[in-house]
Amino acid sequence: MAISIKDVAQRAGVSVATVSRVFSNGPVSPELRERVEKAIAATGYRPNLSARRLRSQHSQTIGLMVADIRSPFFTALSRVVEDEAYRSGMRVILCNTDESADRETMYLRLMEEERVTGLIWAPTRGGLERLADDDLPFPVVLVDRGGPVGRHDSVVLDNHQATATLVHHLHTIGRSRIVGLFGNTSSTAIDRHLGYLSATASLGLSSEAFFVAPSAEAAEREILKVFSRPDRPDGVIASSNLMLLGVVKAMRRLVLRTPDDVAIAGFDNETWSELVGPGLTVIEQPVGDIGRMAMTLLFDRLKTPKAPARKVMLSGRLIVRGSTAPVTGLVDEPVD
Amino acid sequence: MAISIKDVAQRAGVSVATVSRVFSNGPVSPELRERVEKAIAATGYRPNLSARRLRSQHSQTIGLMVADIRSPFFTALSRVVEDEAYRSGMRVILCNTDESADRETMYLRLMEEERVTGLIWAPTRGGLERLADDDLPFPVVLVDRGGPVGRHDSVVLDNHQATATLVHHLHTIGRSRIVGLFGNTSSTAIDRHLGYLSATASLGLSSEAFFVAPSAEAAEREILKVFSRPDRPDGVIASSNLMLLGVVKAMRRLVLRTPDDVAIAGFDNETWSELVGPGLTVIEQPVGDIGRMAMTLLFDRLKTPKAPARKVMLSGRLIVRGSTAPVTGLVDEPVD
DNA sequence: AAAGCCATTGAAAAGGATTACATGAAGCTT
DNA sequence: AAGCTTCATGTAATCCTTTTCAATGGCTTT
Repeated sequence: MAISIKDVAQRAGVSVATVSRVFSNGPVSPELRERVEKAIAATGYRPNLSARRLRSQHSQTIGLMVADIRSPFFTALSRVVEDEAYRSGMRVILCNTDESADRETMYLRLMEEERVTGLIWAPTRGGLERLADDDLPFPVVLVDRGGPVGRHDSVVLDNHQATATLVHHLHTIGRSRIVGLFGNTSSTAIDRHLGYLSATASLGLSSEAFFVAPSAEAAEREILKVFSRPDRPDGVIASSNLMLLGVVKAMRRLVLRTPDDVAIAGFDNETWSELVGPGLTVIEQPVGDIGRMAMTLLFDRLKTPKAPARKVMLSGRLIVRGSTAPVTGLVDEPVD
Repeated sequence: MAISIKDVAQRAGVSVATVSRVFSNGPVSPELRERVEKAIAATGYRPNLSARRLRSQHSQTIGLMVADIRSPFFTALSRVVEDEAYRSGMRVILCNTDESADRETMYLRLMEEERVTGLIWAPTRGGLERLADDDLPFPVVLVDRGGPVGRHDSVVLDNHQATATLVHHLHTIGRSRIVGLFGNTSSTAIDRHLGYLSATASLGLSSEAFFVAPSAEAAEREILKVFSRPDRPDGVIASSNLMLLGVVKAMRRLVLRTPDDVAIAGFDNETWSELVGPGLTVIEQPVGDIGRMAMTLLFDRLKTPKAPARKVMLSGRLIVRGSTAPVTGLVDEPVD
């Protein structure tokens, strides 16, 4: 049987309460404290966190539910959240929903059983709807996918603005037939679609949007289909990192040149973004800030459960690279 | 106060023991079982996992310690491990050590406090050494970084073989001055270095190895330095994904063409590997198999604690892409 | 019909910590 | 010097389950 607080107490010649107080920095005389610490070292005692959680009614655990940890944005997010959590002595339970509402339900139940202190969640659209009705016994902070300001705090990119920025940028370099490719599972895609629509409209450009599963393969297939038609687009905006890669692949298959034939741009900056093709133009999300803000919102919420819900929008940063470089030599340059 | 098993028992008119038995599929008459299930549904009762763990002395939790979840190999590994764990009703605690021995120590202590069932660990070299002495109260399976067959099970790529494959491949396309770039924290790098040495030696090639921090930046700096000398190499092997990206960046900075001037190759296949430059030649690790095998070893170990340690080596797959294409037109083609 | 057996069920202990409350000693006030 | 406060410490209750053990009642067996 493992060493318990009792063994330490016995060895140090004190009560278990005193040992406990040593751990929680309670009032203990220096002399006893030292004896206890010696006993801890000698026995190699480790407090049992399950027992501590049970008694103190504090799980010191937060849940993190995302679609897939392998998606670069979520990878980075999880790292930030874990760092912040450990810094405050908390644990993280990570769940991959694979965009499935069933798995979301299953994991929500798990969160309840773990008695998590709070949940940071990038919900599917279905999950978001359910959240409006169901009452969860812990605070929830939505990330990446927010919806309108509801009962829950959220922190998201200003997707509308960011997508509009991309459209304007493509317009600036002379593109007029810009199509948009969006995921079909998240609310993020909806926001980006709206930004795309309003920007193309305000510029008097035609618009055409496609919704597919948020994967490189689906994106590639869709783009191949779109480009098999006459009257090809001269610009593509993809609403996620993986989809952008699918677009690049499709361009290769079609032997189209970037940016000469088609300019492409998308979301999320990665180490390799500058190395793919001529470099990918992307909106960089402040993922560090997003993660830290989510934790801040969560901790604030724990302090003031009744405060009104907050929705924090952070702006992305446009990083221009070769995939949207102005085409030179082929067309007449404007003279200023 | 949350609903406990007592409330359910009271509502169903049974004892708490019976409710507990319903959850564990113990012997309960169909009639009572139904009454209990109704009460559970009515109250929205969720078992308290801390209490369950405390009493049953089963944490149903495994630890996963890696250098950084953002490193693509570890991202993929964590996903596999989590999937496997959840399928067996277990939880995963993820820790990022950032290659720091201090953090490893800290997290090992955490693992003990959590009373983890087992640990899957990609240790630093320092951690590996300590592991040889210290006794941990739970089984450990080493992944990615194994060392010699010691007291612990491990599952690793056949790094020696894999690196030799890369050297032979570069030799096949006519490269003779191949340098190797290796990380300076992991045992993996050592194994790869050895494979590199023995392959170059057996081919009668010169060899030159560099050890740097396992990041894109460090790799880029080192390569810039190496290539500032006269008598440039015509081939580079990088021992990780991130370092390979650093090499590509360096080539861009130096305006060297790949593969014409320098052929480059490395480890780990990602979605974007084929899209960087002319496509990156890499050794693909069977990360799914590695993760599943680690779980299998762990579960086996729990069943038979005394069985001798096993070291499983899996072989990588060479994926040839443009970064090591034979150069045509510049040199005379051999005639067959 | 008595004895033995099996399947259900409940009462109570146990798991390892935290914490409310009681206690006792020391220091302070007046 | 009596009484009051303060501080360190110990005792015991408590958190919520699982699990052991005993009890019950219905059957079968002889």
